[in-house]
Amino acid sequence: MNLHQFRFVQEAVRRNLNLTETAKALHTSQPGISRAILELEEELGIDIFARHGKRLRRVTEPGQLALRSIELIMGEVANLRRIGEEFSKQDAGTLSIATTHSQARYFLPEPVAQLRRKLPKVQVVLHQGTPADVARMLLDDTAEIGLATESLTDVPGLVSLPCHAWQHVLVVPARHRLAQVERPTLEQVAAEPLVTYHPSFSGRSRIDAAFLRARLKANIALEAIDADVIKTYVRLGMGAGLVSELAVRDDPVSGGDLVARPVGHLFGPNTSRVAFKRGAYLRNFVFAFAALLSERLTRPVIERAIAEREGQAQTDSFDL
Amino acid sequence: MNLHQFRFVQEAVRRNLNLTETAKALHTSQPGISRAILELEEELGIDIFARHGKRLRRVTEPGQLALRSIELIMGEVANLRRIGEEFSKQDAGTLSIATTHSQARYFLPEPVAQLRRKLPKVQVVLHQGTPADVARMLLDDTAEIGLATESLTDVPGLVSLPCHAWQHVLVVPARHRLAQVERPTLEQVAAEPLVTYHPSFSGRSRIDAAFLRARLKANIALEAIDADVIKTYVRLGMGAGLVSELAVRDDPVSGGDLVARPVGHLFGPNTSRVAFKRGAYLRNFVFAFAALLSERLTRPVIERAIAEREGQAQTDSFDL
DNA sequence: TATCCTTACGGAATTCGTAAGCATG
DNA sequence: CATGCTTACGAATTCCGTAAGGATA
Repeated sequence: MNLHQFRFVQEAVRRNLNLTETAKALHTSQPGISRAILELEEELGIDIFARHGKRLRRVTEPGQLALRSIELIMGEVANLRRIGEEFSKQDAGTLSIATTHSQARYFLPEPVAQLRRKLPKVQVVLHQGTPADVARMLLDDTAEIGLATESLTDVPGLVSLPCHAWQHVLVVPARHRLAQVERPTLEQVAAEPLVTYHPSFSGRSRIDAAFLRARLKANIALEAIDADVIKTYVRLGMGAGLVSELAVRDDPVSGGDLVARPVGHLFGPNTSRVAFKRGAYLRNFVFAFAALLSERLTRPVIERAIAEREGQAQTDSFDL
Repeated sequence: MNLHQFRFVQEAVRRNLNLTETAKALHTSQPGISRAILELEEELGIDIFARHGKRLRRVTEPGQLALRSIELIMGEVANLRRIGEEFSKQDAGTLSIATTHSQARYFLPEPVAQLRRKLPKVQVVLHQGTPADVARMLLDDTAEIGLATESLTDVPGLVSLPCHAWQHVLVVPARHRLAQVERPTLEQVAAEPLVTYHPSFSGRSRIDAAFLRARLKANIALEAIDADVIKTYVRLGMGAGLVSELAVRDDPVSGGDLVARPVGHLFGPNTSRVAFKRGAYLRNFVFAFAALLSERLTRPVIERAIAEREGQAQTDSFDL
């Protein structure tokens, strides 16, 4: 029994039981993977994978259980590595952040810059993706802190904590008829062709929910994953944009051609959340970074959340 | 990084940082241990052990943290092995029980026999020792279920559940003056030279506490770890014996030479507890055995207890 | 037939034990 | 000087990649 075998099994499951792919992903030979897994199964006395002839079909029942243990072990090995880093390089190392475009582009620049100023030896790597990608990257230890608006809650194996609140803004060209309206109604917005986020991003679900509640049908002209793209199409006159207020913070008018109107009263407040893998060991600078994201994210708050078992308890005890 | 290194570090700590002993215990060469640990420290970039010249002195601060991870990993590896056993040999395997003499001699024979009748392919191994030994054997995966009267509560890393209640009995020769007394008082008992358990065994602490409370000084003539020895000396006239009622269940008189009197009213009720390692994976037959120890020890009760985090919650929700 | 897992085999790297070296108490 | 950790070295083993075999879809 050894750690290689564990890694192979784990990766094989992630790659949908395709050992050829697994071998490529781990930069080794396919027979090596095959042999290692076979040997592990031999030693444990169980089939982890059910085979159909020479193909892997599915994970067996004992395999499921074994996998849980393997995941726990490999997670702890990752912790061990981080413990090593933490103590060997004092306040140095690599901070891997998994996040969405919106956060990376509009929210993270400042805290990241602050972190670099405070701890210059920390290297920051941003991994962009969908909220689902963010969750996955946390779970497989690609990243050690995640940030997104939606759906990080309720991912088993993760803990999430509220980070900051924001609302949507309506963005229209300066000469647009809604540019004069201080506080647009949902009907007025519904009347326009809309340019906004993809369904899995940045509070899009809130938008859909609001229209549904009011029994209005939104006319979505275009969906994009980032506000820069959305603003570009709004400038072209494709419709009214709905983006996060963060995306217009610095250039609400950007040359005077666009006008932004807060519409939190229509779609409600949104909350960005930071997430960690449950049971993870976090290095000093991770706590330092979290504190820069929100003053509420103090070390004890995070430690308590991470140490909790599945059911999250008083995690959200503070509101934003 | 590999599992051997983890095992070596763990064992080295258990053997008080003596690598020579560690090597012997693990049936390998001492330089092998030394090298493996050095390599692990090298890879992690930390010193796990603080050295004084060429001797290991103590565990460093990062070493403490690393050790926690290592313990978790090795515990889960043990679980993995058990998962293998569980599924490969249906209802077969080895059940290792850690317990004290009293339990092994007077309480366990019946449930063990029942288990063997029910699941003949399960092999039972009894590991006897002090309650502290029992705790240790559970923690280092020598045994997977523990049974003792005292001190299994409050061992970090273990969960314990009440198993059965019992009281002490006073044992005297048939011609002894107390043989006629149906319900002896504490004063009467204190007047006799006493033969009873060693301080760490079978409710001895309750005995001491009762005398202390009554400001009586007990005259302990002899201490032993098991009731058989105690009864032997009582027969020789060395004094009155105080043993568990279990020890006189079958032969209260054993040839008519000894008389037993319940003295629960003097020393209070005692509770034997079963214990498991927190987070352990238990095979089917372990649950089956637990159910034979007490009908209250059902699978869901045990599973809930084992899954709990440190602070035990409703563990003791039932009384005996 | 294309994909994909297992088996076979051989060279290379690793492992591990014995022996020697050296520091502590 | 006795104990105990580290370094040196060499034999044996294990590891791992390429090539071939066989099964599925």
